[in-house]
Amino acid sequence: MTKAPDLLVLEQFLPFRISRLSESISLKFAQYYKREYGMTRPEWRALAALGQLGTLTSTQICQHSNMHKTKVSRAVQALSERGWLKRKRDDTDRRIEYLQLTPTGKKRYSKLVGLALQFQAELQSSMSSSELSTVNKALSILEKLEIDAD
Amino acid sequence: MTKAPDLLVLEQFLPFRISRLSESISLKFAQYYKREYGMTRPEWRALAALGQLGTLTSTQICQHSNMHKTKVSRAVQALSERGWLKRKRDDTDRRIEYLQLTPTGKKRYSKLVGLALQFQAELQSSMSSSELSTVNKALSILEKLEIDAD
DNA sequence: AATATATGGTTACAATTGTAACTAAATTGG
DNA sequence: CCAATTTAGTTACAATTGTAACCATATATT
Repeated sequence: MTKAPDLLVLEQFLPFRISRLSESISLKFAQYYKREYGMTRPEWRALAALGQLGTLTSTQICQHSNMHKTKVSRAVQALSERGWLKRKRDDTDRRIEYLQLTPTGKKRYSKLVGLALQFQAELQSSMSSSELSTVNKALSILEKLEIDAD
Repeated sequence: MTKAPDLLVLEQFLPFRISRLSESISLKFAQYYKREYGMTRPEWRALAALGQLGTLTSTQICQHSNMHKTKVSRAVQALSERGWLKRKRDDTDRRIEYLQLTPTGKKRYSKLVGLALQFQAELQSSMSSSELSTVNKALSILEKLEIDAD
């Protein structure tokens, strides 16, 4: 009569550990752009993707950031209303819309990049360089798992 | 005239990487308990904390799981309505309520622990043992950072 | 002891989110 | 060429969430 293990030590359970970490880190960083610009997280993520990658469609932002398409749709709308991005229809396939930051959007982006790098520097200042390298290695390993929501 | 870096590579930005990972892992695992019991994430987390640690107050669940107190309050209420936990007031300090799983709650917990361990095993099966050790080391490093929402 | 402050927990309300249904355009298959 | 299916993106609606206000009780200050 074998007894199944009936206890889960949360402190050792990967999904728990990651989501607890993610929530505290994201919440902390959100204070930066929220205080500065009253932006939401999806808005910041869309801005960051466009700032880094140039021209993207909403679908591409979804894939890149792992965000639900309605979230992206709303974020893009908000950024567009602020005048931070402009939309441009594809001439051949008129379902597709290319998104691109405006000069104003680029300015905001640069400002926020400053905050982001500052935040990251603060995080890293509490780690030795070998710790940092372990962290980066681990993230790469986990990213390779390619977890899909089916 | 120094030029500030005005680009952020998201793929190298810690908060982005962690939250993208966390969201896909949590979403994937959520399918397990959602399909099985129609539970929400806060409910699963509260159940898991009580199953592992025995008797806890709502505040302790908040601290342990890094969840907002209204989330916990609602999750506890839902679990209580299902008859999975019972509440007991402290005799000395009547603000405090001790929460504990009922026999039914414990049964559900055991079932879910099985699913959790299976899920974790699936995740780990794609990693070598040295990769796994790197991941665990990294999580410990990040957990030591003690990020608080101020 | 009386008032002020703090703590555990709940709740009302507004904002954010996800699901599903939708529009519009493009592609496929007969 | 036309109906059926797929894809990009939006939107209505319901569920989930966070903020702030709130009870009730306990502790601290005078």
